[in-house]
Amino acid sequence: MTEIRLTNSKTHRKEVLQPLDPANVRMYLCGPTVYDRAHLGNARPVVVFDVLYRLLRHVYGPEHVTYVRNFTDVDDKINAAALARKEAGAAGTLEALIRERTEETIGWYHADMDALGALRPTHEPRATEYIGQMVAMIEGLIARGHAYAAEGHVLFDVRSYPDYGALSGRSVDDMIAGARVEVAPYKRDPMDFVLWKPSSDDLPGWESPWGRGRPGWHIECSAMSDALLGPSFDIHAGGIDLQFPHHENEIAQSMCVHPEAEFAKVWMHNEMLQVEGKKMSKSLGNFFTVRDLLDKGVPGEVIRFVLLGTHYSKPMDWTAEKAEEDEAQLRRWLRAASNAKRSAITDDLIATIANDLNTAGAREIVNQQFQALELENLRGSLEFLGLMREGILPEWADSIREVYELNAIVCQPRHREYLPAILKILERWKEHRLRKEFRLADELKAAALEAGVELRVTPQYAEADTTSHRLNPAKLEALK
RNA sequence: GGCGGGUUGGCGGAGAGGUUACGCAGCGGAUUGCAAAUCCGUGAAGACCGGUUCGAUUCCGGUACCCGCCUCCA
Repeated sequence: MTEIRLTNSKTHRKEVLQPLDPANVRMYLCGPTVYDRAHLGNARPVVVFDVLYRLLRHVYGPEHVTYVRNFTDVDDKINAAALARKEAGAAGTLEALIRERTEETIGWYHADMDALGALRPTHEPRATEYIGQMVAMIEGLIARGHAYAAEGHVLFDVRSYPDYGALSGRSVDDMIAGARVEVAPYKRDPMDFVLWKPSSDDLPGWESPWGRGRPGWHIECSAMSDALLGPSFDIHAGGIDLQFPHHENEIAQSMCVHPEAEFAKVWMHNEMLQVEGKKMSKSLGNFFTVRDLLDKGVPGEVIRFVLLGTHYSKPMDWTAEKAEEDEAQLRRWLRAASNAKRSAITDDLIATIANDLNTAGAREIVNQQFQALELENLRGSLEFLGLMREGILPEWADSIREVYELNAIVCQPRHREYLPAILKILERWKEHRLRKEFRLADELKAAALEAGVELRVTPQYAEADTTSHRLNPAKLEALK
């Protein structure tokens, strides 16, 4: 059996994965808070850990892996978004608007992540469907002396859990010295965090032993992983920014409710994504969603390919140049692979991925398969990596070739309607060349390239090719 | 201030204690009116300072710089 080695953030070491139960390998990924479209940074853990999911399914069998990724659909930002819509005159109760908003966002999320080739997890629980379990967990924490109620809130008592801070390498005292903690009169310790908080009448709330209220941020992941994976499971993953406080607090909650369990054996964290060398932020103006990229014409497979180009443990930089380069390379691979009748998965590909998800290294293996024209292996690799589905060439990578006497046009199938326009330009270019008006010919060629059409000659034909460039219909029209 | 990550050739980006990463770009050649594509060939690296070692870009320590987290942002 393939040995999978993963870097465990808990121990800072690469460890051999030894599942608690090989017949049911269990992983949990912190999912989105559903108040808005997923941005590109949200996509990195989804794609990276989708590769892990695929690897586990390959090694242990698809029916022996359980993958849980939650939707956090109770949150102040969701409330704020719904409230803003209500104030803007939207009809319906606030509760209905919230439901509408979260439903809509989950739909977007699925569409966007599907486009990136991410498999749907086994379970996608919504926090609002696990309020009962959260309340029960909080009651358990109070009963065991790890939490206390105060002024309608319930707080976790960090001093009651000696290992608090172990995952992120902090001590409670150090963090208080940093002094960037919310001080509230009802807290016993400034680091104590909220498990339950009261809701006013105009906010979503649930009845509880502490009055009408709603859960704190971290408890939902503890409750849902417990309900769906049990008190001990194999892998818990997420972005490095969640390591503290979110994951630290999850550990505290879960370990204190189930002292006999070990919660997650392996913790995995992906490093952050940057855009053109800078942190992605709305204020810098380099903030964009997955949908923005897709709408701009960057294929989902290409986004995925770029994300897999850097090891998950390193900061990764998204640049437009990288996306273009990778699109050209992936197109060549896909076209070659689409000629394969079958797919085969090679051991060296699996071994490379099994080595702490070395997806960048896997790209080299795929490139070797491409160079050696091992088409079945190439197709198998691309399918395994989620870059191709059943050997089918995606439309963006496809091309048709139309021949008109001595002219040939190569373009994507969806650009068929522009064939007459392209042919006109091609003929004009040929005319210039026959008359040896090379300056005019070169000018036209440059302008055509601007419009996304490349002109060239082959031994048989004068050719126009639009497949390596983004066709710009407006500029094309202007050239006619 | 505390904690964590990074630093490889023009750019992107891996593995391995000693043998070519690879891709893109570049350069030379074939080809072309010029190009493009393709094919053949080719130069180029390991932030800095120490240590371990027969030998380190790879292990250890330190320095510098960059980035992130400590503010319910993956």
